[in-house]
Amino acid sequence: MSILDTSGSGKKQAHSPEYYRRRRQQLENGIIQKRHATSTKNNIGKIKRRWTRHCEYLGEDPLQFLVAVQKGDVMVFLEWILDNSKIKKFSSLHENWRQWCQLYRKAVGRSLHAKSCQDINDYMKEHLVARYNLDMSVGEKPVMNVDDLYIVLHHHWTRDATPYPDGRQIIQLAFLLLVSAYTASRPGALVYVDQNERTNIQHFFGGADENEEDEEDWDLREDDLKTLCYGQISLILLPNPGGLRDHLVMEIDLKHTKGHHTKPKRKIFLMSEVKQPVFDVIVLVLTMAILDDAFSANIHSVEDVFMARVSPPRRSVRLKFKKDKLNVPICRQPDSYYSGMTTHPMKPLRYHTYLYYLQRLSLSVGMIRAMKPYDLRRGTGEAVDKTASLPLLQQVMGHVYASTFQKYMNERVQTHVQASFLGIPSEDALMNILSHQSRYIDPRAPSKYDDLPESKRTKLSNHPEILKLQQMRDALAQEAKELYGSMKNASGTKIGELKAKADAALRAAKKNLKEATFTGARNEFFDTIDTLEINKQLDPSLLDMKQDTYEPQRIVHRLKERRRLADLMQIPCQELSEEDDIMRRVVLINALIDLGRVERVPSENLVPKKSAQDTITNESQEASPDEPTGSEQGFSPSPEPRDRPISLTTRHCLFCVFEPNYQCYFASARKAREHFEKHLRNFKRDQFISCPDKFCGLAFRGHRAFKSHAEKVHSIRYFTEAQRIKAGL
DNA sequence: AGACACCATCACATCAGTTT
DNA sequence: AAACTGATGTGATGGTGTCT
Repeated sequence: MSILDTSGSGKKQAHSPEYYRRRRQQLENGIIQKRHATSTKNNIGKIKRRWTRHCEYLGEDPLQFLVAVQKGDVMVFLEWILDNSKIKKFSSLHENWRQWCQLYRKAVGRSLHAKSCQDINDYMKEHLVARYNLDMSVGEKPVMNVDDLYIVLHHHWTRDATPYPDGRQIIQLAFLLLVSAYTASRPGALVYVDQNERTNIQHFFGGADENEEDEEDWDLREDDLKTLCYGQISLILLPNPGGLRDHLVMEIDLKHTKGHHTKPKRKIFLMSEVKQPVFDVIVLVLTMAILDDAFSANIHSVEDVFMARVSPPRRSVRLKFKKDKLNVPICRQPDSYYSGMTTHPMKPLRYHTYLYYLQRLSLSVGMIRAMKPYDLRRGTGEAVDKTASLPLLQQVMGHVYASTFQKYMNERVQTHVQASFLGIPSEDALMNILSHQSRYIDPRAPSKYDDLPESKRTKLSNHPEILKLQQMRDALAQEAKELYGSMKNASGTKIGELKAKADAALRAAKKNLKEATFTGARNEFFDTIDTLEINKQLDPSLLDMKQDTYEPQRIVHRLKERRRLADLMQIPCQELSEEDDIMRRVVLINALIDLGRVERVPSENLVPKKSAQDTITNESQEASPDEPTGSEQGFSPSPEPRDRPISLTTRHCLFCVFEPNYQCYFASARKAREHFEKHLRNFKRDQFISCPDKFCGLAFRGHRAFKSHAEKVHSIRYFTEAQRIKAGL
């Protein structure tokens, strides 16, 4: 920075004495408004809506009523909330009250009188709790420790059969799990929490409005996505003289922590390579960076990375990312941006999607409750608590008061009190097992509805309520057909709407019932399994029989990339020689890169369902499981030069055929057409569309011309005679 | 065989509301 | 200041019956 800069960039300007006098006046009368975070604004907006509804009900003007509010009014409001909501916990009521206070302060400009607050608090605690039977308990606080995380990750890589939109999502999920464990961060620091970032509440009551105008500049800045982006991580090489390659470490700079714009506080975490492949984040980061082509140096493969060395006089070398990648989120959202669901090049992964994957995964692991991102945070906190000093723990957790951490503690007392009293060594190992999630894990528990036995599932389809709703819907559909010819014509009419409503009701009822049977079965499993096991062992008639030990069902992934990784991730982490270690890493990362390039992960669940005779054909299946039977029909998008334009069946997509790794073959020509037209939607009416077949090398103006080319040259006949005539082909 | 309308289901997305 | 939950909605996909 030069000296000149200091004068140039500052926005200081001279004001007249008049200005300061006016300003003083303003400040005297106004109130200092807190700059709330977006999520707080949203919260205040919600309470405002409630207040308005309440006032409407009473026939009062919301703002005037708020300004002139008496403590009795607030009490009545709180009661009204309880009458008109599903609140069960005291904490929720309390939160409503706190948020109402924020609203009051914002609109009226001062806080409610302390005495009134006290009274209202008492009223809630003494009265409302009893009357509405509010739950005062605090929920349990599950904690994930290393062993738990290991089980989850191991399952994720080797045994998980849940579908993902593309390969990258699999990598991202593992990355997120590891980073949350290694940084104890809240999920909001890593993924995009929609509601925390976007606010659609324009104004609050009263004079606070004019204060809001300066917000645009920090709310709408596109380049500052509140997610973990490449700019926040740095990969650094540190010299390792005498070794075959240098040390590779990573720093993660977490910016988006709770309250980060009221008191910004950066936290930088160091991560290094580890021996167990499952626990290595750096491997995953390298993979994603290579996939995104993010290095500004000419690094395009793992081998390139491992070849780079620190040479004197440098003491470290940073593997910098390209400028335009710095604001690209590392974990991104699947989206139908191009065709089918694939990871979007820019959109950050949404919290909800992350949570969804996490729940699916943890249920299929066999955990008793689906894990939540906070479980990992608590687990890391606990681990840090054991090894580091209190100030450090506070820094890691981002707590202002050390006491906050107590709220995170598991209800199980984390020390062997009995041992201390008796003066004997504490049974740490036992304690450890007891207080963590893995103790409950049972992979045999049903992980989704389809795992339930047939008998349970058939009950659903002839459940009286479902039948009733079904009849209602069918009757309406019938009526609509008679009146309007078809359902399509009936849409928008009263009957049509009624039918849609009946449809929705049926769907909801079905879903609820499914959910209930599933959780019921799952709970029952975990309730009875202990006793069942013991009884089985004690049963004399079974004693001589060979104890049927649990054989995990072998999972053979259909996707060869997934199969390969399943093997690689399981390689035991013995002491490898340095060369072997490098080799292993290179192989692993390359396998990960291949997985990340897969654009469509086939559903693993379809395989066993196909037929009962699968057992016979199993061997042949295993030999080539990645060739869905008969789907390729001898067609392959060969890279060799052709002597004529490509000719496709009616079930291929002309665009996708040229995409590497994309093997789509549609169930019917109509589906192919729908898909094909989705590509076309990316082009404007008469934009030039160039033919994906390089052989043609032609571009066509407009959809029509392109379609006609596709039909004539590539023999694609997605369109029916009628459609063709209509389109003039 | 294939064109078509209709329907069910999957795999999420969205948003208001509840809890920590 | 967030994290999490639950109800409801939706587009893509695949199946079925009917007509031609």
